[in-house]
Amino acid sequence: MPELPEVEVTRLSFALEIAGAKVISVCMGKPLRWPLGCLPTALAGRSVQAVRRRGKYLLIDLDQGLLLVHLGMSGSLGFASQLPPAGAHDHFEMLTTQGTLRLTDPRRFGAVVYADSEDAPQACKLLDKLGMEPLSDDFDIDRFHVQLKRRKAAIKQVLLAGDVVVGVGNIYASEVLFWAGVRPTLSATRLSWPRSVKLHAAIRDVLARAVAKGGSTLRNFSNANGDSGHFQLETMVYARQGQPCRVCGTPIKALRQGQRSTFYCPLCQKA
DNA sequence: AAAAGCCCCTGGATGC
DNA sequence: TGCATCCAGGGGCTTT
Repeated sequence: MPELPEVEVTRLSFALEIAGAKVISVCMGKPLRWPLGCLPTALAGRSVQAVRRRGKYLLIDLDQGLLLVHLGMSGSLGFASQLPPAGAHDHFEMLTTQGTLRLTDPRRFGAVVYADSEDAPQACKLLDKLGMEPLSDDFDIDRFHVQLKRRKAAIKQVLLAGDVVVGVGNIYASEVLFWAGVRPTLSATRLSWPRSVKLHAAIRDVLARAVAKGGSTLRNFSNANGDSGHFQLETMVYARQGQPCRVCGTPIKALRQGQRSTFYCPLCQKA
């Protein structure tokens, strides 16, 4: 579930509440994607300073070191002074003086990794090759266009790869390409300057609107307060194959690219 | 260097 | 009801 908007919505839903909290204890459930990288007891006594986001990673800054949290495909966080008893899918829990932070992740593609600093190898390994942040000033149109020109793969795959621009996952890739009027199979290198400009704008616009709507809840995404998102109600193409395009009425088509499903309107996205 | 496949894991939906 | 198959928001690793 979690693409950039869901991760950002999650961040916003507990960042202020956890700031200043002191860690009491940490416990881990079943193994996640990677080991924590330190003894859970080593974190006790540290204080949480801020929660930031880089791509689909949440960075929880401690007074010493930081935790990198990734929600994978099925993860969600909860933060409250009183959480329900831990279930079979709760694999990380951090008790603090201001509440308990819990990662629930049935598929366990998610991760919680400790690093001494953002420059430490554990962090670099995850963050170094990430592309531009689409909602920040860092997202430069010229650079975006130049980087697309260097890629021959289909534009949708390039967006998903995350090394040009981060945060666009499978739902938003289809949505963004719809708004830009670009066919998902088009080789990235063939995007003209005006179309790159349009795509750049569509990425910012769609992601920002999705954040404003609390993200998309397809199965069970919720923010750290348990609220669902609503952006799934206004998708133009995602999971709408066979249904009429909301703009021109043409039936939406589906195809597979790199074992992921893609949706587009054959008329609105002519090439 | 870039692209394509495979794989991690669990659960829900669908089909026989 | 039971079982097999396919699919799902991600992304790292290995192979071409």
